[in-house]
Amino acid sequence: MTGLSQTWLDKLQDNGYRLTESRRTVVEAIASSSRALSPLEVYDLARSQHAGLGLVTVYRTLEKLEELGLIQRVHQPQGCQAFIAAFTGHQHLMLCSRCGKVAFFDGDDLGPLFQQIGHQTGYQVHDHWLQLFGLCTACQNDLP
Amino acid sequence: MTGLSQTWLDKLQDNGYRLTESRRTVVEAIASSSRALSPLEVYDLARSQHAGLGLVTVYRTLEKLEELGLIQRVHQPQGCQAFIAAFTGHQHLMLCSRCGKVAFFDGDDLGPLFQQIGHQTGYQVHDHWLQLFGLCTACQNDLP
DNA sequence: CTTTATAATGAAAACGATTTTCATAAGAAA
DNA sequence: TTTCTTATGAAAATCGTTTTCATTATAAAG
Repeated sequence: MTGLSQTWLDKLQDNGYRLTESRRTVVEAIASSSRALSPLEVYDLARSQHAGLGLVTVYRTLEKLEELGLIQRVHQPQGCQAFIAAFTGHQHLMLCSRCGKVAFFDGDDLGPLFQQIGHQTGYQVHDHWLQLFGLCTACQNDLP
Repeated sequence: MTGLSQTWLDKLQDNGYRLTESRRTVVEAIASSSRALSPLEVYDLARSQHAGLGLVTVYRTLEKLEELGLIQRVHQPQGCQAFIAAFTGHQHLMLCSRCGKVAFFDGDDLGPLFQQIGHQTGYQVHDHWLQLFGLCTACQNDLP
């Protein structure tokens, strides 16, 4: 059990949701992953800990975790159904295009730049999506 | 018929695809739109020009246009199934969050910045996704 | 440690979007 | 024209996701 899992479980409880075996295993699966997982991947991983888990419950738990801002949806060329832990503040993702490993970085200094682009196009910018793709250290060295 | 439509039709033909009434209307619908359209929206728009058009053909035509790099998928909070014309070079999208109108801007100067972020995270960056959201000029003035 | 109210569960069914199948129609080359 | 082949649309199949509903489990009260 990671510290992150405990934080999420506490948050769920603070918001009036009950702690169940199913939720614990779903939370643990995502909180301990360094790459984005689809609902089906979460289901498969979590079921190794709790065989009776249903896919429906995975969807319902993901919904609540997203609602509480604990996880975020990751957009990728192959699809946009995968989720990963959402870290604090306005962070951006750097994804490994080989193994999927995610690193976070913040774009504090990007705001003014985007405002300026907005100015040029005549738009009033209020949000931005930025994601980088590349090879992580391990994959640069062709490790498994 | 816009000039853009003609270019796309030529490109389809150059790649061995036949020009049909159905393809012409689908191409025209997307090429003349200033906002991203879902397959169903394309279907509805195009059917006003060619009543017999089938939704299946819309999907198949979108597939070919995307394969030829003439259109691109647009990722939005509500979903990621919408398409819009893909302009030349490495351009980014600026979307109006009220009316959906899209403006393009290029991020020539962003490359070095992203390389640097990659450096910090240990990743070797080879691609990036950037999208801005805001209000277009008309929507800032609350026009319909 | 019960009892109790209510939220959460999983199986099955429903759903909506997308893809496949297939017989027919249309494009383009000869 | 004729002929070959691609493209079409209707229907069926498929996939991911959501809803329904009877049952189970959590957590609060006694």
